[in-house]
Amino acid sequence: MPELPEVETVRLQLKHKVVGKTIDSVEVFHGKSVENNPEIEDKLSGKTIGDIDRVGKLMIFSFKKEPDLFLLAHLKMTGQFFYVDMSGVVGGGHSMTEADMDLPMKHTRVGYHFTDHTSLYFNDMRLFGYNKLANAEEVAIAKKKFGPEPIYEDFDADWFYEKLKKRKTPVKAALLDQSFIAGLGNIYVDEALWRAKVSPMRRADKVTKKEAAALAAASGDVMKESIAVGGTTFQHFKDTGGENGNFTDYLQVFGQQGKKCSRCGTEIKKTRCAGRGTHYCPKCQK
DNA sequence: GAGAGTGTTGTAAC
DNA sequence: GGTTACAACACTCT
Repeated sequence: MPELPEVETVRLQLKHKVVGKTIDSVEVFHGKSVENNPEIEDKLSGKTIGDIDRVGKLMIFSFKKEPDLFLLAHLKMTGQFFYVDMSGVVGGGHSMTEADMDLPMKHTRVGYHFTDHTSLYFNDMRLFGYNKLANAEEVAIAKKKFGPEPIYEDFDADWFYEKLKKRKTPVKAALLDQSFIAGLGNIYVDEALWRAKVSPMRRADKVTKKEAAALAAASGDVMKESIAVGGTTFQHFKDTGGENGNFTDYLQVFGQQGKKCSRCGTEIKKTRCAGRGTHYCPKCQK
């Protein structure tokens, strides 16, 4: 479910809620979510969360006075973090009723209980995501697998263009490759391509320098704008307080098949490209 | 009820 | 190395 803006939304919220808190106990409801590594309970009990970092869609928790201990959390398709205190789920100034949110629930996989009686729950219906322990070396290796992120000012559009020229796949497939550029998933790729007026099916090596610059800018913009409103909710995204993201209202092509392109009025089409459902305007994206 | 589709990514195979 | 197909899993929609 989540792409970079959703992961970033969760990271920022968690940073405010759990940094500085000490883990009292860890409850593993499903071994697969912690890579069948039961020692996570012993390793994390008594540790205080120092910071939460992120590379691409991977979250990295670090701990105070533990320079060689990290917790890597990947949400994959359906992972969610929910923060709870004794009076119920709290987030974004709203309090969820018990009927809305009763944790732990059916798809709760891991629970982190803090010494101040608050808890953080990891939910993951499809079990693709994980929470796993890592040392400093493993974190460094994991970080190396990600390309630069278009949301940063120093993203190099010229480098981006040169790299695209070496790829013969549809440009959409290249943009989804996290080792090339990190952060774009299926939703934002479609949105960025629409903004840059480039067809998802265009061969990457046929993208012009001007278009590459537009794509780089559009990729960064669409994700930054989404972060600003708390991410996109399609089916499975909720923030740490159980709230939906608001970017859904701004989607121009994703899930908009059958509707008219807001730019030229042509009907938005859905097809399959790079093995994924793909939405585009056949008229203004060339 | 059967079958297809779902926001991710690692792996195996060519 | 680049690319593609598929698997991991559980649920919803047709």
